[in-house]
Formats: sequence, C-alpha cells, structure tokens
Amino acid sequence: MTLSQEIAERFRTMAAILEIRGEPVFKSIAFTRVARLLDDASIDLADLVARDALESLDGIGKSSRSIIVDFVRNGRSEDFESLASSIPSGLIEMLNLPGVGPKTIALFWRERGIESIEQLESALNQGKLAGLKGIGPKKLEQLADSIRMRAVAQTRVGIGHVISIASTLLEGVRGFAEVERADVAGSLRRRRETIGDLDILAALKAGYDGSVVTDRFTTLPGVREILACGPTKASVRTDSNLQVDLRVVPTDCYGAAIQYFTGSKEHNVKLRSRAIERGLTLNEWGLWKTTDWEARRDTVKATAGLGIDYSTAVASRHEADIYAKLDLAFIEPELREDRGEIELAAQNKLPTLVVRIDLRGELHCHTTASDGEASILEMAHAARALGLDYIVITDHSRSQAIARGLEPERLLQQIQDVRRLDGKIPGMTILIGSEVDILADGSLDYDDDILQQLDFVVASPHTALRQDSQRATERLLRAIDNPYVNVIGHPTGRLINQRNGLEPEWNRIFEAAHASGTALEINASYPRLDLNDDLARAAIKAGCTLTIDTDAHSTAGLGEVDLGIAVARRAGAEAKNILNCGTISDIRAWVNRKRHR
DNA sequence: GCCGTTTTCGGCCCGACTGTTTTCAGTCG
Repeated sequence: MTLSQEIAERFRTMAAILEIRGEPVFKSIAFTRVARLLDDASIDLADLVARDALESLDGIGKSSRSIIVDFVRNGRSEDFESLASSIPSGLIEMLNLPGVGPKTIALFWRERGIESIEQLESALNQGKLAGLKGIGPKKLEQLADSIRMRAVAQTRVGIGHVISIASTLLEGVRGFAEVERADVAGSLRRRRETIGDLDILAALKAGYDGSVVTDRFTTLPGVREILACGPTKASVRTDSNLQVDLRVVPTDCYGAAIQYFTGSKEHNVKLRSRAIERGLTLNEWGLWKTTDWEARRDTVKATAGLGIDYSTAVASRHEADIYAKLDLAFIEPELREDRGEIELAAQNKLPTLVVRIDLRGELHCHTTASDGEASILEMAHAARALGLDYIVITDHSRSQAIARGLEPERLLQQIQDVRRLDGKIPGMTILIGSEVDILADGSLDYDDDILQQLDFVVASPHTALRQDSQRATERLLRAIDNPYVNVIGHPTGRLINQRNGLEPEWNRIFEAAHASGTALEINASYPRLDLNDDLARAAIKAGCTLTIDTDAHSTAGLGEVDLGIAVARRAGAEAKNILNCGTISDIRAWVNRKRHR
C-alpha cells in the first residue's frame, strides 16, 4: 500500500466516524471523496505537498490539505487523532455489518454502551437490545444473521468466479416468458476485478406483472436465501454466498435503467448533478424535464413505473440517449468510475478503448517444454485460428524448476525448433522468446549471451514477492535496465484475494520503463490481472506502452483474453498504447530500438 | 467539508425495500 493509499484509509475512517457521530452527511461525503482522489495510483503525493499544490485537486480544500500535509510530513495528524479518539474504535468495524448503519450503531452505543461487534453479539444473546426504539424482533434476527455471516460477507468475490454464476442466472431470467430482455449491470458490467454483489436487470413485456418475475427469480437453481422480494426488485443469496439483485423495469425505460444500475454510484451522482444544471431530473425511469417528472412522481410510485407515458421523457428507452441528451459522448461502462470520464465526454475527448480484434499477436505463452499442455505448433495453430498474426513462445527459465523451467541447453534447442517451424503456418509468424525469472536481486535467470539469441523477452517476478518496497523497486529497475528485456510480465505477482505481490515505487518504474522502451504487461489470466486497472492507467499517463497477454498454458488459454482487455479498457487504453496491437514489424522494431539505444 | 458563468452562503442525487411504524426512519446501491 502506498503512502497515498494509507492516507486514503485514514480519510475513510474519518468519514465513518463523522457518520456515526451524526454530523451532517456532507462532511463524510467530502472526506470519502478525498479518499477516492488519494487512491489514484498516478498521483505523486510527495510532489504535490512539496509544490503546495494539493488544493489544485478538485475536492481537496483547506481542512483536507492540512491533514494530508501533516501525514506526509510527520506521519501523523492531530485532527485525525482527535476525531479518532472521539468514538470507540470498535464502532467503525460495525459499519461492515449488513443492515447496520451509523444511526443504529449510535443508538446501541448511546443507549446500551455497545462499543464493538463482540459486545453487540453478547448483548444480543442476553436479550439486552429489546425495547430500543425502532428495534423489533425481525431486526434482532437480522442482526444475529449479520454477525454470524460477517466473515464471509466482507470479501468481494473475484470477477473470474462471478462470471459463470452470472451467466447461469442471466440465462434463467432470459428464459422467463414475461421478460423481453435481460443484462448484467453493476460492477460486473463495468468489469471491476472484484464484485460485491451481482446486479441483473430485466425488461418486463407490456401487460405483465413484475412480481411474477421476481417471485420466479427467487426459485432459480442455486438460490439459497431470499433477502427481499417486491414487485420491482428481488435480492437473493446463492449457494456460493454471492448476493444477487434483480431489478425489473418496463421495456420503455430499459435504457435509463441499465444506465442507472450499471453505476458507478459516483458516476451517477455526477451525471444527475449535470442533469439538474440543465433543468432535468435523471432517475432509473428516464431523463425528464424536472417539472414533467414532478407531475409524474406519484403515478410512478403507485404503479412501479408501469403507469406513465415515457414518450414525454427526454430519454429513457436507449442508454446512449441519456448521455447524448446531457451533451456527452457515450461513456463505455468500464470508464464509469468518476475518474474524469464525464469531463472528457463533455469535450468529446474520450479514448477509443481497445477491443479484442485490435490484438494482433500473443507475446507470452507456454508449451509442453515447460508447464504448458500443447506443442509449439499446436499453440501457433490455435493462435492463427483466433485471428492472430504472430505468437511468441515464452517457456519458463531454469529457476522455475517446479514448472520444468528450461536449462540453457534446452532453450538453445527450442530456438532451433522454433526456427524450423516458423513459416509452416500461412499468415502466422512464430517467434522464440522466454519468460525469464527476475530473481530477488533483479538479476535475470539467463546470461545476456543467451538472451540476445531470442526474438523477444518477457521478464517476470515469481518469487520473493513479499520483499519491501525499496528492494522491489531496485529489483524491477534492474530488470528494466537490461537491453534484452522487452516487457515486464505480471509486474507485481499479485493474485486477487490471495496475495498482494510487489509494491515498488511506481513512479520510478513507469519512468524507467518509458525511457528504456520496456513494456509492462497486463496479464489476462485470472486471478492475476496484473497490472491492475489503476496501475495500468497510471502507466499510460506516464507514457508507458502495455501488453495484453494471456500467459496461456493451453490452446484454450489463448482465447481467454477478455478480462485482460477489460483491465486495459478500465485503464482507458487505446490500441496505440498496447504493443501487441501492432504488427510483427512493430514488435521487431520495439526489440531493436531497445537493444541499440 | 467543499464549492461557485445564477451563489463566499446555501446548497450538496434519487428511489426501493424493510421493519416498525400509523406516516416514516434507516439502510442500501
């Protein structure tokens, strides 16, 4: 975690405290906003503080600036500490309990002296919560459930696990006779790397009752528990403990609804402010002239949106119309995080995001020579069948003994094999490379006289992934400095929800990679997705070139690139930012330029 | 707490569902 991200956590804590203290919500919103700003991997906090330029960031004012400066200069902040000591620290954790919010926490604390989840649990067991205003038998039952479930409920699930569950449920909903169409919304549609809960949106055919759809949804296979079920919304928990929300809307406002339920929340908040500036109101039913909407609001509430005439809406049926009528270019779901995309859309300066067909080659994959399942030729054929023009064979280097990493002699033999096979498949160029280990000290697993015989070199860290930031920085810088290294493979070594991987000083890494002509990989295999979206975004901002590689260990693996594309799109990447969206000549030029610099 | 081609004060997005209520507060996204 960088210093900036650590300070972001402090601001989140302060926001939580303000909520529990019952301060005006806008204070905690402001602190949460500062936290989001500080999460951005590309900001150089030390530099901003040194230049006294913090307040140039939209959302940071006097108070926040002073707190940040204190943390950066002294490692602590009196403002933070006095706020933190104003409530017991155990209260903050209670916010994680589903169904428990700041008001409830404050009530328990004030009326019953409860200061932690543990105390809440024992008070519950001893019946001490009975008689509190607004707390009835159902609420007590829900509390007990929340406490029991808290360990599992806290973690967001990796996108690789959610996708198959989502497609099964989506297929189920699409099968209902009353449903015109259905899609995934929420963070899965935005392709975030982890998913809190799954959102599905269904369009109801004219003349049908939404309750029929939500009721039937709760009986789909895999549904374990029903959390809520009304005429327009149902919430369930699956056998795999994933919460799934279904929303049912009339077809006439499907576009507004999919926009609304795709989020992110922050993106939508800003969009609605933009609507207000134009005398409009934006909600899940449509974009309306505010006066029109106010005349309809009561009807909508009474009929769940079925009793209104959508032809008077400024936009409702098509998602693209919502953006167009707000004078914005269409914003792809992957960009909807309020990271500047609305401002870019207003100036028609959004990036043209990379798409799968932009990819022309694979730069990182394995064969039976190390731990892959297919031969060189089988991999090359499969790549050609996917429409690719070139493939680089990059088996593991010798230190990866467990993956049958190649000793220099076997690598030299493989060079001969590839030279012999290249040209056998029309339209496909086969290159010989290696995924060479970056050892803990930054030295490489092969000598330069071996590396210089290869067409392309991926250098990756596989071990010593817990080393401190300074050593990690020196390690990666040393690898980047090697003239034969063309891309750093899965630069952090992280695995989603399993390990954090290396946390070097990214500004130095990006600068060196850019200056030396070394690409940085977005490894598309789950659970790697490494670099992640934030770091990839910062890398592009720093002028770096990226690759999108499958790291395939089988012919099927070569096709599993979509999550990597998604990461690149979330980073705002265009084809020109991605090395393997170039031709084979571009790849050779990339290699030669670094060797002769 | 932050911000300003309507504002340096007065706003700050919007609605669904639940539970405990006789009309609404709290939570959630």
